[in-house]
Amino acid sequence: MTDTAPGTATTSRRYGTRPTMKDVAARAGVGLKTVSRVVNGEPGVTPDTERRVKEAITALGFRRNDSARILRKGRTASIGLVLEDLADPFYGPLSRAVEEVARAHGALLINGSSAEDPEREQELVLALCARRVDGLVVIPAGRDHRYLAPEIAAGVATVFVDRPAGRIDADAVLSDSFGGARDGVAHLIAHGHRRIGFLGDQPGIHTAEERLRGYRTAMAEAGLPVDDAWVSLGPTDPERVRAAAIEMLDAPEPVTALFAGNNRVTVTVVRVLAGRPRPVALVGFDDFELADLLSPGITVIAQDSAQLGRTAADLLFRRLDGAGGEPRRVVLPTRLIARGSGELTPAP
Amino acid sequence: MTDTAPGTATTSRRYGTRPTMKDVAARAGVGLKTVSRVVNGEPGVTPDTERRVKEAITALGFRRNDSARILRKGRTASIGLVLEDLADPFYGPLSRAVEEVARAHGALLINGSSAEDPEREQELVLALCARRVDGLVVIPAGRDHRYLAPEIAAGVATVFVDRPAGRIDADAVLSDSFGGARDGVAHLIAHGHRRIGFLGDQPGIHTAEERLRGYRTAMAEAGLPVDDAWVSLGPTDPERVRAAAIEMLDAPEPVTALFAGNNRVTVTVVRVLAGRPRPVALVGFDDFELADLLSPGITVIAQDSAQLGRTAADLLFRRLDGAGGEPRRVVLPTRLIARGSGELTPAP
DNA sequence: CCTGCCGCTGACAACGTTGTCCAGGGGCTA
DNA sequence: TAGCCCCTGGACAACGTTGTCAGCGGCAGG
Repeated sequence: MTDTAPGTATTSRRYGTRPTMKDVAARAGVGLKTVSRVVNGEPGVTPDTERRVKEAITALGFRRNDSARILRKGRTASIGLVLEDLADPFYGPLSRAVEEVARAHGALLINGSSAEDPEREQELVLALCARRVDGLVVIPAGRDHRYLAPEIAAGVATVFVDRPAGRIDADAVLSDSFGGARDGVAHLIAHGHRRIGFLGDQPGIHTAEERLRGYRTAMAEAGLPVDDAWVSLGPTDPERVRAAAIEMLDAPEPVTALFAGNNRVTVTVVRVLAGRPRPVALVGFDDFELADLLSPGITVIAQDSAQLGRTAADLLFRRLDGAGGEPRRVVLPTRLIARGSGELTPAP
Repeated sequence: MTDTAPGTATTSRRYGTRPTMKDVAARAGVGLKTVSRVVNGEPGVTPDTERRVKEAITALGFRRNDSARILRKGRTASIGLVLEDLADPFYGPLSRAVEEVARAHGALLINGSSAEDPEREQELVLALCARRVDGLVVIPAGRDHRYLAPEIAAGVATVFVDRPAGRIDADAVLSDSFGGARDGVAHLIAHGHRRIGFLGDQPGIHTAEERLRGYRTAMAEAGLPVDDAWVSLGPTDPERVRAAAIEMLDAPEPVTALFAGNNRVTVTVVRVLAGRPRPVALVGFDDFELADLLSPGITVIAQDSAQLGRTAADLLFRRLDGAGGEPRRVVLPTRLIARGSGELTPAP
């Protein structure tokens, strides 16, 4: 309490009056630029002078002010990462991969969550642009990214991940949602299922729509009809998903298998099924930890989220290094991992 | 390819030649400061002038350069978060909580992973200080944070989370590792176990030592001896943990229960136990998703990592708002969640 | 009608760094 | 010994923004 008595009578800023290069120069008895040279390891400084400067730096506790440096140099050596939810395990490996690549290029990572709110996404992205990040990796929440066009034109390299940009043409790195879902549903069909439910994310989200398309395609390819009651799209909060699943399972002609559109849905469905006597087959999009230890193990369509992040960041830095050309769309394959839950056969 | 022909003959910077307030002022036919006023919503501008300025802003695609703003104002409105691994599910809710608080205070989050490497931690922290973040939330990897003393003295508010700072006195927000471990081990003892193994993180890590101390205390309170072979500390990679667990379980006098020192250890132990015929009791530190759906459900000592992050960030911003006083140490309680694996009784 | 005040606007300096350019001195060569 | 060159060091401007301050014009009151 005592050490923060407000209004000390000095005219100095009450806080953060840090030493500058000027102070270091004065103390070392050299010119400003000489300090700059030492700090940046530039050549052309006598060992003796260098020593004096370094002593002054330690004595004063000097630390270069990167804001000034950035202002002068134009590049911030930082990239922005906008994702949906920092706490979603799907984004953990992705973030880390982006960070690794950024680190390898000497860049820091500024990130934030959009919470699936397009407005918040835009707000965040523009704040990052105001910070003059060199580039952006965005997992889009909104469907219209025209607001980014001037930024991209001004040189902010931008790569979209997991979902493509809306209404602008931009680099994107995606998983093969369509193919993955088709494979998963085909897998269920191959094990004898004819009535298969699809529980997905909100319509309007690209991955949700692609996965639904994969489901419909697999069903059509097998010549199976799709009852409207078997498809449920919407928010992935447990309550809604639980209700939707139960409705399909308790219908007069119940589904015998479920396809879950993403990891959160899968987990909720697992909880629902755990409470029911009759086994129901399940395939989920996205792998998750411990999926193999449940009984039965959960069969999933795995996407490599770290690879997604790495690919996106690599592409970003290639752009920053001057790689030109048309916006690219990279689609990474998915992989079906059979663990038991997808191999259950329908009750006779 | 064609649009990046190098060396265009103009003298302009090849990239990022963004319009400035000066450009906007020229286009709108007003002074520089007037533009600044409009951009920052300051009063004292005629509606008509404001309209002209806003038109010029949209026409030119102007976006304020926050680097210059930061340089001028001294505050960056950003905080740094240094954690061990962005991909560890334990840190997801923590990061998100920190981000939420930061957002509520209008600050951005810059973060990075130390990968448990003290050198990398220091490098990252100092880079953040060079960026002049207003504050730092650090999950320390190293044991000596004296390098931070000048920064803290210079006004960088710093809060340590999960583990305290080493060799400096600083704010810290911790979970009750000692009490949690003692409770967990006592729980096993209460269910009849006498030979209990402890699988922990590296010695030197504060939480690892506190949890071990909790284990020893619980054993001592029950008057039980502790065989050296029952305690294994070290890196938490699955191979080492697996080997250590198997050694304890296959000893001539095998342990009948295990206490796992953190979530990664717990998961590895679950995998080990899944392959063995005889049931072994298990209590793990940290809760994790699906712990309840395994059979048996995994009994855990839960710590609220979101609360940890929220508390730390709140404390940080209180410091930034001028709250003084001695460095504080906040310890949050843990909670034992019984799910079955801790309630198994030893084979007769 | 004159004076004084207020509301709006703009000129200017400063934030801390880096790039450019020039000066001075010492060593080497002719 | 003189001249030249290179090596080291420093003065200065510029990056884009904001805070300070002063000027200008209009309006109200005396």
